[in-house]
Amino acid sequence: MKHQSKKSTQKNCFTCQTRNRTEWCGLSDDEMKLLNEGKMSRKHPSGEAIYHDGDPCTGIHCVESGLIGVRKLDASGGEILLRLNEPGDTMGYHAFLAGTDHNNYAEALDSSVVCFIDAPTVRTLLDHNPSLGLRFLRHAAEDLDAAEDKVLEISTQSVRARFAQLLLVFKDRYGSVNDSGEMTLDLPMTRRDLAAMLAIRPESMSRTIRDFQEKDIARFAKRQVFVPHIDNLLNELEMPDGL
Amino acid sequence: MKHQSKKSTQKNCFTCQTRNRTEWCGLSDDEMKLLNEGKMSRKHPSGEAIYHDGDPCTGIHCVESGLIGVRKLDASGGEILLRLNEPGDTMGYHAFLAGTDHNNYAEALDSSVVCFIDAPTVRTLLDHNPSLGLRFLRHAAEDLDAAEDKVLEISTQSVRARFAQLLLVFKDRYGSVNDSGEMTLDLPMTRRDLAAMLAIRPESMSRTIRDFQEKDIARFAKRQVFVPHIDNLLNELEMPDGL
DNA sequence: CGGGGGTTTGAGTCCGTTCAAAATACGTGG
DNA sequence: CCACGTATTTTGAACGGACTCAAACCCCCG
Repeated sequence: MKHQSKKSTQKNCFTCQTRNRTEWCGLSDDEMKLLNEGKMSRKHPSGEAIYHDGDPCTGIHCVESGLIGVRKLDASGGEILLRLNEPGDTMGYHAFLAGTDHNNYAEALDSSVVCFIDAPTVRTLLDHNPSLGLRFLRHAAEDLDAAEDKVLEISTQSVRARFAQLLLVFKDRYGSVNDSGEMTLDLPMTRRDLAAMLAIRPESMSRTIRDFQEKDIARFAKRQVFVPHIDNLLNELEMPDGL
Repeated sequence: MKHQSKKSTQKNCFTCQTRNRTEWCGLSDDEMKLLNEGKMSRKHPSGEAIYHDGDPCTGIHCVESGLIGVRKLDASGGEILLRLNEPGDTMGYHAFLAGTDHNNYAEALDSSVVCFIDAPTVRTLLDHNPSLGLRFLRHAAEDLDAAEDKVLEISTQSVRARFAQLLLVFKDRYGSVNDSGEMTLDLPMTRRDLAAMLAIRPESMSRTIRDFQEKDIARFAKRQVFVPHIDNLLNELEMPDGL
C-alpha cells in the first residue's frame, strides 16, 4: 500500500524467463507479438493486491517474478489462502473463462512482477489458436483436481498431518534434502499465512510448530526449517500404512 | 451390485430430454449424428458405480435420468460426497481433459441412465467444434469456483450452518416454498450421504437433525422435510448480518 | 419372519478454537 | 544505529463442537 505499483511496458514476452512454463508456450511468432503488445507489466510491492474480490474480470494475469497468494474471504471474516502462484503461473483465468467477477483476490506475498493481458487480446488469441484453449482446459481441470483434493484433506486430515504435508510440498520448491535424510527449507511466507493455507488460526499454527519441535520432527528459526530425519515428517502423514 | 447394468443403444441424442441442458446443445446435425452413434447408454441400479477411483478415463459420461453422486475416498478410509449430477450433467470430463485417471468415483444414488461417450468421439467433436471446448472450459471454471467455495465453507462454517445451507440448495430442486414461508422438501439421499456431503460422520448428522427439530427449525420424517418458517433456516446461516 | 444396513442415542475424549495477555520481530524516523 | 510504535507470534486457560466407540433401534427387503 505504501508504494503505488508501477506501470512498465519494457518487459518482453519473447525474452521472458518463464515463457516455457506458461500457457502461452505454443504461440506462433505473430501471436506472441500480439501478446507482447497487449500485455501490461506491473511491479507490486509485498502486500499489494493484484486484483480484489468482486472486481470485474477484465483480463488475466501472468506471474513473471515473485510470489502471489490467492486468498478467499468468508462472509464472516474468515480467510484462507487457497494457493500460491509463482513465475509462469496464470492467474484469474477462471473468472475470465466463467465470465464472472473475481470471487477471490490475489496479493503479492513478495515483491512481484505480474503481467496483465486484457480480455480482448486473450479472446483473440483463444479464437486464433485452439490449442491455447485446450491448455487452459487442462489447467482448469488440474486446478479442479487440486481443489477437490483440498476439500478432502481439510475434512479428513488432522492439522498435524496437513502441516507435514505442506512442508513436504514446500520441499520441492523451497527446500532440499541431503543423503542422510536431512531436510532444510526456507518458508516462503509468514506463520499467519501458513495458518491460512491450512485453514486454521494462527494460534493453532504456533502450537503445531511447537509440537513439531518438542517431538524433534523439525526445528524452526524464523523462516528457516530444519528437519533432521525426513522420515519423521512422513510418519506424520495420516496414511493407513505402507507408502 | 445386484443387477448387472444393461447396455442399450436405443436412446437417441436427438430426442434426449436433457439435450438443451448439456454441453452438446450447440452441435450441428452432423455432429449430433456422430455423438449419437458414438455414445453408449446404460442403466445403473441404485448403488452401482459408473466409474471407479483410479480407473483410466476412457471417455466422458452424460446423465440422462436419475441421480449420480461423485464421491472421493481418503487414504485412511474417510469418504465425502463432492457433488450431485443430474440429468443433463456431464461427468468425468475433468479427468478426460487433464489426461489423468479418475481420482474420484461416481455412483448411482437412484436408478439412473447414463450415456458414455468414448474418448475418440469427444476428441473429434472438440477438434471439429471449438465452441464445445469453450463450453467445457466454462463448465470447468464453474466447478472450480464451486470447489473453492466448498473449501472455504467447510473450513469456516459450523455444521449447523452448512446443513441449513444444504437444505436451502435442495429447496430449488427438490422442494418448494409457499406464500406463508413454509418449505417442504424431499431429500434425494440417505442421512449417511447427507453426512458425506457435509463431510461429517453420520452420528453428527443425526444430532444436527435432532437439534433442528428441537429448535423447531425443521421437522424430519423419513426423507420428508418440513420447515415451518424458512426465515428460521436463513438465521442458521452464519452471515455477519443483513443479507 | 429374519437379516443387515442405516439411524439414533449415550458417554467420554480430543482437537482446535476463543479470548486475553505477554513477548518478539519489524519498519520507520530520528 | 538506536528508539519507538505497530504487527506478528507465542503462550495460557477454558471452552466447545465434532469425533470415537459402543450399543440399541428401526426399517427395508428378501
